[in-house]
Amino acid sequence: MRPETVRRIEEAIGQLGYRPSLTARHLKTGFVPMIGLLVPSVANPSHGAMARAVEVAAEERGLQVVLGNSLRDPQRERRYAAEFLDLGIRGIIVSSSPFDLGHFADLVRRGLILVAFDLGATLEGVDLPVDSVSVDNRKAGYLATKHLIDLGHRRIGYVSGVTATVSRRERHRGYEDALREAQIPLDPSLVSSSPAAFGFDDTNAAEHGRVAAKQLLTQDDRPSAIAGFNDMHALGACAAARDLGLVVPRDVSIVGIDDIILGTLVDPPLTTVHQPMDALGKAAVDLLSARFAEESGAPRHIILDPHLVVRASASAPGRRTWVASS
Amino acid sequence: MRPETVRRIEEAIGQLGYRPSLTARHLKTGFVPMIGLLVPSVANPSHGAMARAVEVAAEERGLQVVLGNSLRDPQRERRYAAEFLDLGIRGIIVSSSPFDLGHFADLVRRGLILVAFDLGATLEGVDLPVDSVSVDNRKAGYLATKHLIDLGHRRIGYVSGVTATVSRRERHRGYEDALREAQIPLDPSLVSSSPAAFGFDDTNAAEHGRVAAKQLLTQDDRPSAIAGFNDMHALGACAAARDLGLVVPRDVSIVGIDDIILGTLVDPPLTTVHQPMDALGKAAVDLLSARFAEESGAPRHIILDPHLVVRASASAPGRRTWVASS
DNA sequence: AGCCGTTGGTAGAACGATATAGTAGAACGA
DNA sequence: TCGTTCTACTATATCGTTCTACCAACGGCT
Repeated sequence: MRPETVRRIEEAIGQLGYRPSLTARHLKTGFVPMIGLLVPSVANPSHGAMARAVEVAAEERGLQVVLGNSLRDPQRERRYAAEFLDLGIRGIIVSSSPFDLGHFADLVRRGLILVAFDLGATLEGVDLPVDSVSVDNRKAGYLATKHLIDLGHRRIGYVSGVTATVSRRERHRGYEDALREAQIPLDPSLVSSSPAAFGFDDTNAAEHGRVAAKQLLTQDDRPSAIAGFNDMHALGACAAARDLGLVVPRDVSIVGIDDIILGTLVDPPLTTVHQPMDALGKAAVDLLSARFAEESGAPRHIILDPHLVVRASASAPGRRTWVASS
Repeated sequence: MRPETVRRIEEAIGQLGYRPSLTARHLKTGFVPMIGLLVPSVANPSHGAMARAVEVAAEERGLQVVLGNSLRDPQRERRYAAEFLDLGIRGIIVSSSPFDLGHFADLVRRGLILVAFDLGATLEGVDLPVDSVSVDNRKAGYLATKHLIDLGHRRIGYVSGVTATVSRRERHRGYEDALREAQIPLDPSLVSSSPAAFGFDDTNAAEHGRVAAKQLLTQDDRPSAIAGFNDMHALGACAAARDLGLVVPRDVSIVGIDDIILGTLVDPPLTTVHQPMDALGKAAVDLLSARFAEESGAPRHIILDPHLVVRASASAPGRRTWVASS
């Protein structure tokens, strides 16, 4: 068009206050500029940070983010995904990290595009064509544990929630890798997860860590250090230590994984393994966008590197001077 | 219809895998089962909790929640609201609590329904027809401060961020009310907010509190207690105390407002004023739904009561034994 | 004069639902 | 038998776009 014509049109748009109806546009084109985001619970700070990262990346691409709290319940997850699909939302990011993505199978067949957040490469075997984005969870678990070993710890506990997630398994494997490498025998009594009765709602992840850590710290030969499945669990472990009159890191060293903002605020500041959340969020949205542009292609898995962030919750083990009461 | 016919129809639905296109439905009916949620940043745990509460309430009503992080920037806020409106989303919940809602004016005229979260009754004067939901912020500030006074404190500081929000003003007024009631003179040097250069991104609220509290705690006649604008600020204040070698609550008592989960995890557990977040979220969604049903009616303002939650971050003032270094 | 490309403008079908109207047959009571 | 109501079904317009096709006007070219 001639520049002059463009100007005239824009003038008319301005005068009439015309705004195109996206709804009508969607009906015609089939494309909706929204993506779904399924997290266990945004009330959990680490998922909040994740939601924020995804939103930043989505905004850059002109996509709105529709939020769903799955509470790690496959039924809820499926229902949300189905509703998203009904709304015309074709791409969703799922961060609940379950082993089995089967509950999405028929939706994927109906055109749903899935990007798993935090699922790692372990999806390879599954026959669902699902892209994924993740930090190298095994390495994260390894780095956390290795740090404790390097500080001189030998009895190192591991706390997590109950939920059977890929990331949990991978991080735990990293923990075992590090112990094996240092030729420290694996001791099942040092690995504790919160009781199943606790439920799977991630809103209370820290409470899970607290309960699990308490169990570890009250046994006879208690560990001198604890690696947490994530920062919330580690923070819970710190709370458990306090509950028992133990001082961190003097009596117990604790490391987390994720590097949430909170870790810098608590006392002592939490030593942790950094997860590049912004980059992960961006990668997830990028994968989705790529699928919007062209459907086909083998599943892609983006795995980013974690790195250790040393703060003050872990130090060399002190001499055992007394045993925690209760 | 006859039951038999219903069955036949449902069978056909099942066989064909028919799902009604909500997009098409919207085009015809004009109604979209989604609401917008604008928070400063979900990465901030208190907004995360709020988003979760809203989502729970929305889910009950079959509404999806579309998320926007405003970063307290009116421009961003407006842009999000406009985009929501283009998507057909008519109702949004805004929780940035600015004094001036003017940037939404034309959108409201175009049909946008606004519910202000955390704005209190102070909206009454404004000519925008906006419902609101809020805890009684003045009372919250009062309760926090009153608790410190009851414990015996006389020099009580107040820390907050820079942003000029209604809730900030109200809580600060509550702080002043309590002091006046106890006939303690107001001392401006005891009120500190983070420097404006810090930006308004609530993601770092705790850091704001830390900076502001540090300023308070390093002055000559430092306060024996600090009330935080919210829990994140209070947590930041705790961190500042630690930075200076002060022990909470022995050397400084600290109370927050909000009652976020985190408050129970830190050491010492945070004494705070509870904000009934679930009820607030539900009230906000209820107001929106009511407007969907019938447009008209004077603005309604729902104000819920806060209450004190005593934990361990505040105690009677000890004797001043030493002065913080640096 | 006839042909071409550029530009502006018009017209109609389609997307998938809702809304309204209308038809036809069955069932019912008077 | 007639009129009424219930039920099942059909038909058409509409929401506000996008897409495709087509037409008209204009200048420059052969």
